[in-house]
Amino acid sequence: MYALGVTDSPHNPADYPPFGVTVDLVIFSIINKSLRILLIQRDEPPFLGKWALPGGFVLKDENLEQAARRELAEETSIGKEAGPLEQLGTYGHPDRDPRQRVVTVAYWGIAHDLPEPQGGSDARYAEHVPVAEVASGNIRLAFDHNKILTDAIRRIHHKISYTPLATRFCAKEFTISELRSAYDAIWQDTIEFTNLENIKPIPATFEQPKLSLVTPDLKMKYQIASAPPKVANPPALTLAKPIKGSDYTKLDTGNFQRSVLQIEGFLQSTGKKSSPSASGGRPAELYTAGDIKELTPPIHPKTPKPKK
Amino acid sequence: MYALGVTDSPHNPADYPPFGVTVDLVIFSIINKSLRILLIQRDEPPFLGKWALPGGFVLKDENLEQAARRELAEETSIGKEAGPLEQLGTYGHPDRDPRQRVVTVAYWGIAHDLPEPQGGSDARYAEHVPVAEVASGNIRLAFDHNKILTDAIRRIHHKISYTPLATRFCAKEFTISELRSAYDAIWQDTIEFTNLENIKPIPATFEQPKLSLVTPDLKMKYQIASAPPKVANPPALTLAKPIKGSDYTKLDTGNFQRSVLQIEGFLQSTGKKSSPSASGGRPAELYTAGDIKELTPPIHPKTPKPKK
DNA sequence: AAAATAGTGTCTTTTAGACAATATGCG
DNA sequence: CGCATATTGTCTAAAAGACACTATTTT
Repeated sequence: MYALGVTDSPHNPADYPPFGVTVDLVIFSIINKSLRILLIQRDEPPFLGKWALPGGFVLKDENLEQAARRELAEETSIGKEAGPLEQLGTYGHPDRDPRQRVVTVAYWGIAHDLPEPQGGSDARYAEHVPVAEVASGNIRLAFDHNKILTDAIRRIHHKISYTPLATRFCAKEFTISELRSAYDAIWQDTIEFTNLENIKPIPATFEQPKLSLVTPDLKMKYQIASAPPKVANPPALTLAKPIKGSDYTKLDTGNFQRSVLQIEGFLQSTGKKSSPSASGGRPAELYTAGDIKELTPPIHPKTPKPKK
Repeated sequence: MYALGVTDSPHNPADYPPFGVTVDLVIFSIINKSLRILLIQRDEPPFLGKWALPGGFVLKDENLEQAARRELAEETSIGKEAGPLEQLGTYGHPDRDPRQRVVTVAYWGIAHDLPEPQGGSDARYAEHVPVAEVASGNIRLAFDHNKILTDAIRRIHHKISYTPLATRFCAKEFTISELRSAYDAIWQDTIEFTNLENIKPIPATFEQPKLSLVTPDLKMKYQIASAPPKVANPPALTLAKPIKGSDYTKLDTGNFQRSVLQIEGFLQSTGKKSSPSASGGRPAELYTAGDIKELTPPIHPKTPKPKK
């Protein structure tokens, strides 16, 4: 920028294009054995009334991660319940936001035992939507959020196999079955994403809202398709339909048990036992998550033997 | 931001803090069997005279990745020789740049057969510095680039084990030995980074340059320690010292051969044979990289059996 | 007792790793 | 030939996976 030897050319920020910087969040959870993500319904243009990832602008003296936590709390009333956040990637196509040049830094996290999310200060709706719904094309997200979500799904699919992250879906104390069920739910709902571009991004063009803030058809469609609206503890039904063509087969209980117990530092026994569920069964031992960062060896989904 | 029901509040970019957005690049290569990264020497404040990752500001209508490629070419004259670039992460601490609020998006890539890098338009120096040098604390980078580099090293260490990326260090046609040698070099030089914070970041405070543009001591130190300056094909000596305490043991030739050949789609035979090196030996078959994206099963470094 | 879930044992097949043996070039 | 490197073979130990069996609860 400066010629060699020029010693004192002060940097002038005005020489460089100003960007808006935002954060967006992909918060996973498991409800009714289906993997879900937290979505809000936008109440301002552009994409008014569309589903979107929670997020917003980074403030002047704020860390990126701080901004992510703040926006999450503001828009969904979810605080520490979402565990540690991890960066997913940054999306900065010049046309991704019609209002101004914006790059967004996406974070993802895992939450257990969420409070029923409230609309935030802006009275938006926030819900835990099954990823299967988004995958099936029933729901299209604002901006390039479909792309972000796809990347997040791939990331979690991959990462739970070699890290202890699956424990984050469980309560502080959990049984091995609960952990196995988390693996099954995640792999069941994400295995389709590992290779394909199953989610078509919504065009990133400016789109004028059509109707009222909350489009009732969208809202209704989603509820019918997936989430029971106001039941505190929804019935143990799996409402989300399995993705067509998903040939995931559940993990073997016995082998899983042996696998996780032999990974040193993965699970920590508490000595306590769980009370069996209503349907009976032998009480299971309760564990807490250990302190390792990586699973050696990793845990893999069963690979369906193809051709040959 | 807007009250519920307010339909027409136009977005005003001035309401949000303006950021500078930059890209930084971590370009890996292997020279003399040592893993290296491309560094430049800064010729403007802050951190004038310090080593830094190549990078710079994103322009108004530019993709992030486009910006990365442009900056790489401008500062180091390296173009397509660096293969595909992949995002590493984004760094946006409020104090990371003393000039203005800046977030930087880091990319990384792998290059083979680099041209001897020239100083760019700004007459900076650019060199392929052994990561061992940076790891040992001999070289401290500008801004938070030590942190970025550490993250990149961890990423590549991990990622070559389950992707075919190691082939990118090789020529278009390569022997299995050359590929194995790439794995050995990478793991040899990165295995220390997998768990620890071995690189201390330089404080992110503004630091006034001490002397001339290119501090000769730094330059000299680096050359002595690692890179032969102007030899086109440096002697087959390993000049970079192995990191102390690195207990990496090389891969078994026979087992490696079998492993890579059984991974379907990893290597594609050309039928041709290489001519043996000056030291003799049976000519090896030449392969090209196949088209898979993931290695199943992955290739692992030998895990040193600890305690027990 | 029957059903349901947790946990253990056992057997078979596959894979990983150490290392020996052979192949093919060079001087 | 003797050396160096490539490639294949062999044997052993460990891991993965299928699946049967036992244990402990509820109805």
